[in-house]
Amino acid sequence: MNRSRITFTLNELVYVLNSTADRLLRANFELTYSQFLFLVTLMSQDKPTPSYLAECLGVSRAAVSQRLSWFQERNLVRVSRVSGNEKNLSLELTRKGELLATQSADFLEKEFRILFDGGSSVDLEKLDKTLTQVKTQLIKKMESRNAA
Amino acid sequence: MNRSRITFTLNELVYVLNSTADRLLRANFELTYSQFLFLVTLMSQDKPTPSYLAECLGVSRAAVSQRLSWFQERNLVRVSRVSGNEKNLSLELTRKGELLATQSADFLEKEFRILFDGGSSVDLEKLDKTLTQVKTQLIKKMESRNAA
DNA sequence: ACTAGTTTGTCAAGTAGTTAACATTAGCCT
DNA sequence: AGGCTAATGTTAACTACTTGACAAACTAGT
Repeated sequence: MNRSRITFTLNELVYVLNSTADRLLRANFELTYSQFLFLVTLMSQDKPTPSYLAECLGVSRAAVSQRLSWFQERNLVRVSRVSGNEKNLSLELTRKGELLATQSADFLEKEFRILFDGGSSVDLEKLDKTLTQVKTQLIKKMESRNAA
Repeated sequence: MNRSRITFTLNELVYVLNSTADRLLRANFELTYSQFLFLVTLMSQDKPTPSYLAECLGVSRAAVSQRLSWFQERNLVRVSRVSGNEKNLSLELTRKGELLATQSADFLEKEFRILFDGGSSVDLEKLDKTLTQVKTQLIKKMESRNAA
């Protein structure tokens, strides 16, 4: 019972958070949450390629490949080849894409601060640490089980 | 930054949990995690209808309608009409479906206990309470904002 | 009793992901 | 240099959802 309860609670909480973000982004930036993640993930990378972006987003290379044209058409992402490297595509945000990513991230940050902070009796900093701890612990356990 | 970190952490943790469950269920019961959820959710209900099941699973009625035949073909779920009620379908697990749901749930419970418990320095009971608190607080906040 | 509105289940069309297979390119190694 | 191996990006076919429209069946109000 213990296990089920906490995994269900986690799923429910994530659902609330993500769908709230999605609603806010659609209403204010005509962007879905997953499009938002695509942009901010791209922005946070140094010399991004589709393959690495896929890994960071936790999706397949095929998924990134299929979505790229959407961002190109809207002039949010520029796809190019670096001379001397015929294998990798090079991705970068356009100025417009960068602006959209920055503004929407700031907006979302602000909105969530309002939702989270007011009269919050929960230490979010600490909660984050605890969750990270649980995650790494799980992963370590799984590895040691698989090795055996 | 605060907001982003914790929502990302939550998403990552949920991903680890759900994909672990999926892997275990596929390997041992030839069941995906979402098929598992379908069965256990159905089992936990009193007089289930497709519409109510959809609500509990957090998906559309259409999604449930489309998936039902899969469970019927494998003799896991029985779909019928209760006389005097032409509107609602009545769902119930077959004996085979009930067995599968029970056994896979027990199995998953046991596996997760191993992953969670050993040397865990985290009080999961308390963590669950905290998460629930955050969730309800968020929902309440959102309602009061929308009302204004 | 009837009409107006609501709920239910299903279908069609669209979306966003998956895996598998493929050609191409890059790196290695001997 | 040549040849194996691995990685990249794209495509095709599939899956599991979505929304919107719909007919059929219930529920109320008067």
